Amino acid sequence: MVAMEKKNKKQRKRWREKMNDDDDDDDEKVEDEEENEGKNINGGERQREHPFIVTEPGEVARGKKNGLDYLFHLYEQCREFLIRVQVIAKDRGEKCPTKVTNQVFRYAKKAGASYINKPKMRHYVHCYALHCLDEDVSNELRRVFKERGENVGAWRQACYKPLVAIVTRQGWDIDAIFNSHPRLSIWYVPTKLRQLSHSERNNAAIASTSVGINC
Amino acid sequence: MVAMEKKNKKQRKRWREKMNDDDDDDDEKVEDEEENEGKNINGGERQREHPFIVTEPGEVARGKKNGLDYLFHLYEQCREFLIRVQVIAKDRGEKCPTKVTNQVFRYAKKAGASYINKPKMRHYVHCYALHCLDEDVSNELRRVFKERGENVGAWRQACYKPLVAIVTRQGWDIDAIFNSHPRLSIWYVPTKLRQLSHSERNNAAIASTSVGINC
DNA sequence: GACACGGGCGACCAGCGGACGGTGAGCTA
DNA sequence: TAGCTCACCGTCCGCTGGTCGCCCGTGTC
Repeated sequence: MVAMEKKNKKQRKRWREKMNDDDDDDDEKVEDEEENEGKNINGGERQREHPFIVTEPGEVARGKKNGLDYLFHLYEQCREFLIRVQVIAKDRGEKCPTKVTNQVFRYAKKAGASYINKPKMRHYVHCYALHCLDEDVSNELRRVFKERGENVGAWRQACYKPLVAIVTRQGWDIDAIFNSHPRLSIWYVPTKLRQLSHSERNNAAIASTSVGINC
Repeated sequence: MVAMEKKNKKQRKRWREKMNDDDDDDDEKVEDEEENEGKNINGGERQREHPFIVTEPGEVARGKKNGLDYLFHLYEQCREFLIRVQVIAKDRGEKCPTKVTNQVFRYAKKAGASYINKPKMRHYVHCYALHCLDEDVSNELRRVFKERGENVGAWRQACYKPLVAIVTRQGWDIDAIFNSHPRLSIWYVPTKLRQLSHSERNNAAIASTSVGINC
């Protein structure tokens, strides 16, 4: 219990430093720089990260929670890990990944970023996509959902709608939208987002057909 | 034995028709259009294709052999199958392959092109690459190896050298070379070619270092 | 007909992208 | 402190990309 407290204080400290420090990655081997008590020295199993809560832009989560700026920062960190993996691969003349693959997650973990893992990152990709594609809309959604006291799951679900609206406006080609954005292009398009975009296209097609018939 | 004869006559006929017919793909369900004798009606197992021999450009292989123009044509057919798979995927709102994947090979087989298979196509990718990137050099190599009476294996091996020379001239980035060529970009870079390109880069680096020291 | 050569492609493998839901952290009363 | 909510991430799964070498078609004598 006490060990846990310390671990997570360290975690948030790292995050705040990052915000001030202008974002350069120096977090390999930073483990166990403070106290080494309890089951923290890899004696027990890894502690899970604090859950996310809906925060407004710029707001730091209080208590045993993490905020959404921190969530999005994780995506930027993954991008940096990918770039490093790419440099190594090119240097060795090996296949060079263009996406955040298992290999990148493995590299991140070895580099000490044990708080990054595949299921988590994949879970929130579409939320990050909205943040990338229309930060204003994303920010507004966060404010509204925070005010309403909604939980993270509800906010996550709600991210789909404005995203599909964007996709619709641009011709329903979600892959093209991801690929043409420099920070988004390294992430696989989530299946559900692809499906929603596609059924929205079908809806539009049917609607326009009906209009055609009616006129 | 007799069944085999007929089957392969049909095979070559298809290929010749293709050359005249200006290349449009109408070969789904062309199976069993002539005789239906023997074990050919899917009674037995699939017959393997005739082996390739080294032929000069334009030369049709004689006897129970296939020529290299036919080999390269197989790559064009795969490209057409990929394009069809892409159209279907886009239409259904599914992930859209950019490369010739297992899915494309499966589609080709279902469409009746049972003579296309993954190990074969992967085996000769670098030969096709040379054909795409410098047809003159490729043609000359074929003529020389035919004249010398070399077998296909020897010709295949020999394709690496001029290819690595091209890669070297363009900065050792084999992925960039493949990706920037419209017909080559759909093929995965063969591991061996990547390794050869990389060690050639290292050789060049060492050489230039030595020169630096000596001067 | 028998034999040797050589290459076509069936079948395998490590690891991939993708998904789910049981723990167990965390909050409230 | 007990109870109960909910989301983190260990772990699984259908396949993928990549490869090897067996089997047998083929030419020769």
